[in-house]
Amino acid sequence: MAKRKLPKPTEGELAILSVLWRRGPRTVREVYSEFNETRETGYTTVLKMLQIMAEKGLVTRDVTQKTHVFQAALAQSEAQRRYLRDLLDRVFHGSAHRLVLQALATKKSSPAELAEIRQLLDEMEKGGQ
Amino acid sequence: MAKRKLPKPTEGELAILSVLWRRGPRTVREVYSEFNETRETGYTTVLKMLQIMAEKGLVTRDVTQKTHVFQAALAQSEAQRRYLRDLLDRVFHGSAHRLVLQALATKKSSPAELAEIRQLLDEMEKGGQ
DNA sequence: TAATGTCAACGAAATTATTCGTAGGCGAAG
DNA sequence: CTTCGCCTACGAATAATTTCGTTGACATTA
Repeated sequence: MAKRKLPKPTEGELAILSVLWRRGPRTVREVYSEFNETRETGYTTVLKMLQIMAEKGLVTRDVTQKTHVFQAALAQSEAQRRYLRDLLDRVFHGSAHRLVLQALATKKSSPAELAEIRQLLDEMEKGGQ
Repeated sequence: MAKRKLPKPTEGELAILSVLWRRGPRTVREVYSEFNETRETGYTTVLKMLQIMAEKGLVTRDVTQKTHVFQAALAQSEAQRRYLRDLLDRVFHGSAHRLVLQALATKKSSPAELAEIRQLLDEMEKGGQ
């Protein structure tokens, strides 16, 4: 049973996935509460989105209880890979370097994080050609 | 005359902006040719999009000639800032550090670019705080 | 048992985005 | 002048996405 490629989530779907990534498996109501703090949406709207996402395979649902529990099927890391690639191509014209600079400027990182990045740079300069 | 905030471009609009950013001011036909290499779209579709984008203020048009010339009104750098912010919040859960690692892994940078990044790191560690 | 509350399903409406057919203007070529 | 080609404008069709009203199931409680 090969895992077929999941479709690209729409904006709304991504917002829901974001909740599931942050919080882990959640019921519709739980997602709704979280979601609602940002957007103004009804309960059934969220439910419907989750239903559609389940059809698409973006989430899985546990139906053993009366109250279903949804879980992200698209891994956050996979989404990160895809969206980054996308952003790179579409907005940064392929310049990873520019993107990195922008990212670093956007949000201060901790010294530890900076160190980790520096280390990755070292590895890339050494091994990477 | 304050410059009001430009709306977020749709996917299609972004694709068109991308052409204008890369190539500079262009006529409809020119945008169309470029655009068409990737997507399958008709000439009038591109024209219509440019018209809508002009209404929204995403592009400006020079009408002095019969053949109008369009130009991006949303600067690429501004778009980069916004979309990066967006990606950070929505997919990377605010972790710039993680995003940077992913970006570096996605596409090899030249030694010069790596050096530039390294320099920025230095500045951030020194002055930052 | 009846009233109340929560839930999933479903279908349709509303909204937003994309696509393109058609028409009229204008200039160059014949 | 007529035809042809390229241009913009416009309006409407189509498609994709988001929203939610309503219904019936089930359980809890009065």
